[in-house]
Amino acid sequence: MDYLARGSDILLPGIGGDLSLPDTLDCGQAFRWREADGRWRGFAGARYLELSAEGPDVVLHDTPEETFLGFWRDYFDLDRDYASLKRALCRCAPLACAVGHAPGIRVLRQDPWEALCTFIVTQNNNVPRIRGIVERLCGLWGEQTPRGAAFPTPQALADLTEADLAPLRCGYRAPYLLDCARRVCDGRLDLAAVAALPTPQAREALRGVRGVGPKVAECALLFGFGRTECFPMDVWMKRAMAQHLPDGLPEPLRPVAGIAQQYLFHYARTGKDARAAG
DNA sequence: CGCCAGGCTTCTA
DNA sequence: TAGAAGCATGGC
Repeated sequence: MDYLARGSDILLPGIGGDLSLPDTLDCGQAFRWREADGRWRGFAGARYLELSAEGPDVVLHDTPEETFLGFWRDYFDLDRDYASLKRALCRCAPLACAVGHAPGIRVLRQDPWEALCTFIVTQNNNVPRIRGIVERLCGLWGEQTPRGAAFPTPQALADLTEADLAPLRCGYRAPYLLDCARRVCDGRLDLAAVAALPTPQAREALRGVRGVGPKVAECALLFGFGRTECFPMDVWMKRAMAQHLPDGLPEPLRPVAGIAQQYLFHYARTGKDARAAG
């Protein structure tokens, strides 16, 4: 990983081709990033960050080197060789289309608790509304800072009631979020322990939470636990797979299936033949 | 307005 | 064990 400190900023020289801010921060894997005047602002957990692109470089503004190395480096998975990874994906023609559509996507390594809650909210829901719900969740129960609200802790949600969650307007998912928070708080779901489990057992553990089925568990594992072999299949992915990869992914790509999935998901939702198909 | 959305739980046969 | 109904809410 190549970086340099420039004043109070961190510069990632020449990374643009493998880290596009709109591709990565607005492709439906994280819901708390917003762009205004060329600058992306958002939270990961309780950490605030502003980023911008300068030609082929990406700048992390006002970021101590220690914070960069200790947190954002992992969040953006900067030690993964995306150039090489994408070359492997593109040997499969249908994937080459998806990668070509948004080659700057990276799969973020998000916080397990935040990812689990967020993807509980996503079930049978649409991306614009998910954004609103997640934002209200933070505004109502996250720690408030001058820059915005952090993602709520499990403790902040565990003692609430369904009635308390009414202003969140998340519908029938409210009891799911409460069950999740309560399980994490009282130790029935130990996320640190889950992180150490082999994927099949981790999957089973997450599915103990009400409202966490195969799809949500797969998303939590991919986006929150860095399990790149996990492959969430939502309605968009089912369409994309039927159309482009009816025989499934080539076997050698299975360890990074989840990353391939994110290119395909974004392509299915925003690609050219996406709206033509209706 | 009607269909659908990064699905899941529950009911039914 | 498989298949369908019911579910809150709102984007389009």
